[in-house]
Amino acid sequence: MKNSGMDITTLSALAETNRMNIVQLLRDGPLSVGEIADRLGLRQPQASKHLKVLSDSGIVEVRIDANRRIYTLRSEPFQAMDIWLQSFRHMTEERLDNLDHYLRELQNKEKP
Amino acid sequence: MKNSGMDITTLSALAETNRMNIVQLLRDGPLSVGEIADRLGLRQPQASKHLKVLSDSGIVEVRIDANRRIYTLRSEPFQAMDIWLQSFRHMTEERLDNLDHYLRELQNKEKP
DNA sequence: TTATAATATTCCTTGACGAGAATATTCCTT
DNA sequence: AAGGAATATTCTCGTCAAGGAATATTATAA
Repeated sequence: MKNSGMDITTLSALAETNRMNIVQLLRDGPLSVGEIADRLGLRQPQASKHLKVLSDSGIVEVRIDANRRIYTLRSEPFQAMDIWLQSFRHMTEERLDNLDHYLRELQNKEKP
Repeated sequence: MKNSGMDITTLSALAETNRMNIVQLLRDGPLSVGEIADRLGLRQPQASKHLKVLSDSGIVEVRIDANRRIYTLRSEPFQAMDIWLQSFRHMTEERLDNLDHYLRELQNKEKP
């Protein structure tokens, strides 16, 4: 359900409090649905639903262990986010490329 | 509208195609509303609305230049995402901590 | 095989969000 | 001051996602 490169579904999956909490929880290791629901004060159906969203977006993978389903974080989406973020790193260099912006705005003003 | 630390509003602001496109556009430098709308094939009102969302979440800041409003990417949210992502880096080390998981699952099985 | 634990799924209702169209606002220009 | 350009705001409508409650599914254990 995921190739490489940042997908918007990754972001929208994480852009919900409960799912974000689940992800933070799973940082420390795999957990079953029941454990997740317990620790986050969720009802089991809601936990399952959120886990499905996370699973569909490739953030999480499931392993069947008897009655339980053990959910684990996948690393790929986070690596993809990381790579994507690299294209924004130059911003930290606080405008050493001011010339570019200056020229750009000149163009805008000359447009009409 | 933003302190430090990853905020979920950052993610939900980015989790929309048009806003993501705007952000990608602004990577190359500040732009006015009209420019953004033109290049992305958006109508001006929609562009303004999306820019408001981005602005409210602190992803973007605005500078008034005569009739125009020039929107610029802010670096803080991306730095925050970056820091947040660091807590997931250990995943890349593909399970050298398997012992931890093993013990954890043992505990789960002994629970009932 | 039946009862039970763990999890998934469905149905329903409600609230949020995005697009479209129209209008309001602000500022420049003449 | 008036007209026009650039941008923001409002309203409505349709869609979609989330929570709640009930139920279905699957697998274990007795």
